[in-house]
Amino acid sequence: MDRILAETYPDAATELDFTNPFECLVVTVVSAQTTDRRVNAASPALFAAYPTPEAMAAAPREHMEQLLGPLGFFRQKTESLLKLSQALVERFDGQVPSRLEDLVTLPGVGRKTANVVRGEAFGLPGITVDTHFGRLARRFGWTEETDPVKVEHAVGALFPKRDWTPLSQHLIWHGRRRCHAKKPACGACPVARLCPSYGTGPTDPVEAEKLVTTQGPA
DNA sequence: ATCCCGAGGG
DNA sequence: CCCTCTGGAT
Repeated sequence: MDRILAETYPDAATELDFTNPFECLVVTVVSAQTTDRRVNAASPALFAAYPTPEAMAAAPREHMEQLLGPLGFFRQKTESLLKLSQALVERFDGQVPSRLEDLVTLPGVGRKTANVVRGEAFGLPGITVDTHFGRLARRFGWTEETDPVKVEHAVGALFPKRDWTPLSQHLIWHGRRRCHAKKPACGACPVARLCPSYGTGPTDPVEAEKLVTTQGPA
């Protein structure tokens, strides 16, 4: 299953732009309910003004809200980034921690964000159970759990650690491109013959192909 | 209308 | 468990 998805999506990785763990953390926090393209449009100005946790911790709230305005949830995201960078400075010597237990103590950082940072910024194994991963894990019959932590544990038991990060990337890409929540493109799915949920969406190839998105939605 | 790789609070 | 926070794209 994962092998086929890996061949289908050889470039699977986050499409968020960043150059270091701090930037990775920031863009991931800010990307909630927002397309990657919007985040990438806003992040250069953000990092030009506030390149480090020290700088961001001292940022005027007004300016941050202005920079994050187009991303949605801008007040909460501003609050998160302010508190988050303060916490990095005060508790982690200005360095982004790589341990999951540490990452989730940061304001605005939940388990999903923590695992993204581990996988994308540090190259450490992490199962990123976002909305796509959970939906696909259930459609594939790997688990029936809906609680992300339970899904994470169930899937973690099925795959070796070295597969966790790529598996997450493949599932998320597949979820964004074909295996959509509403109308999955079953007729254009590379793992259709292995999928117990085949038929959830249109199986006609022509009809299904219309539903395939080439990059992240929008 | 519905969706975007959520997190925190009640 | 539910609710809220938010704007842009399709």
